[in-house]
Amino acid sequence: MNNACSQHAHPHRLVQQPLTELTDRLRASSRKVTGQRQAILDVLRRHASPLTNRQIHDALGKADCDLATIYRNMHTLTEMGLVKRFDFGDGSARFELVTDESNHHHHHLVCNRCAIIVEVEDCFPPEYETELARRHGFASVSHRLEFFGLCPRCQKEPAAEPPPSVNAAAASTGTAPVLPQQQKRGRKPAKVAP
Amino acid sequence: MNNACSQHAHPHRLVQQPLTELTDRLRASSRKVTGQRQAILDVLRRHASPLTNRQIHDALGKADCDLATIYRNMHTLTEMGLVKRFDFGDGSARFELVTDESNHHHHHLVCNRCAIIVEVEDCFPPEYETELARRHGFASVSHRLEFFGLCPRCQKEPAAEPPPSVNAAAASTGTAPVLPQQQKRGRKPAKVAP
DNA sequence: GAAGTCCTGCAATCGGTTTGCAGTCCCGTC
DNA sequence: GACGGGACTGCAAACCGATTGCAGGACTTC
Repeated sequence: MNNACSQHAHPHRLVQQPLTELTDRLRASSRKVTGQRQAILDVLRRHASPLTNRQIHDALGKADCDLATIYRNMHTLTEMGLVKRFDFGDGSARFELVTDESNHHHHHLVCNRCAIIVEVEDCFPPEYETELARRHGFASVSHRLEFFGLCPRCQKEPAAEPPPSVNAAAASTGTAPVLPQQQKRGRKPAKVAP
Repeated sequence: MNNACSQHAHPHRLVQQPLTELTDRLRASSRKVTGQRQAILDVLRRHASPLTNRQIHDALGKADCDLATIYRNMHTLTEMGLVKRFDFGDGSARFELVTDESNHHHHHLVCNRCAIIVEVEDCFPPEYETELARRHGFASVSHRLEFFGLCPRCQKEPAAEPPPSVNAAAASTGTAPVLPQQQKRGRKPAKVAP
């Protein structure tokens, strides 16, 4: 989904937080500043929209860092609050660097075809959530909200072969669209008789 | 996650659509009304809040229907519009029967600990989505919105050992909470030396 | 520079989901 | 009521994202 998307101009604002500040925050938590961690943070710093673990892995050049290490680090960084986790319902978690500018509450508008991601500032008023919590007796209420649609570029293109997509399809919580599934899974071609 | 939740009174309204109507809709689409399909629809009809494939499988008594068949059927039923798919971000899809009453736009409020699910009627005004689409040039914009929090019962219980949970945690899209992960995965206990 | 701790790479493994294949069942037709 | 074709099912093998035990390696602190 990254390739199709990389053609577009990036609507997300660029995140340019000094790497040293990030590593300082690591050290302050008695975490070690390893090469892999710096590389991961650097990738996130250069990409303003959320990336999957695999995308980070690819961006690193595959040889530089084991996928398991990325998974572990994203977990750690999320816990530390350096990174924010998002879920577009396609089965892969996505991560975005938390910076001074990006630390505010925001959501995403995702193209169902090319998976381009636009950051969305607006949200319903917080009183609504408070009222919801009160009405049902719930505490610590938060929400997940993402928008899905067809971006301007994809609207112009023929609806033929569907390009790699974020496949918000699989998600379809609330009123999300239900689109075809991603890559093939399951068994290999055939079973050879003895 | 189901057991912990089953103790609670069910806040979802009961869905009591005649099974014949559902099977008629199947036949109308030149689909066959198999025993398995009827059983699945019956389970969904008796449970008003969204169920995972595994929960449906368990509710059927395991012997009655293969898990793969349930997956296939949920796909078919979703495509046919008999069933609606939801995603609470814990890695399992959930399905709810689409009935005359439940066909309206709605969302869910999910307890992060016991996974009880409360149906939420309200949503932001549709003009907001239209305006969002216009502003970014997107078409066919829809959204996924789910709320997470701590239900009244769980607020009273000691915060000790976390019971089986929907783990909305793993989700944390937008501003959702980031909680501990679910069951253990990965390698088995140990590797025996030769 | 040494020691302790944290981290990484590797590979196994898990849960959720999909699918090829062959046998079975449903349903329209005669 | 029997028949036949197509839809469906069960089984088992994968696939995918994600997690983790283990042993060796890299950071930090002293």
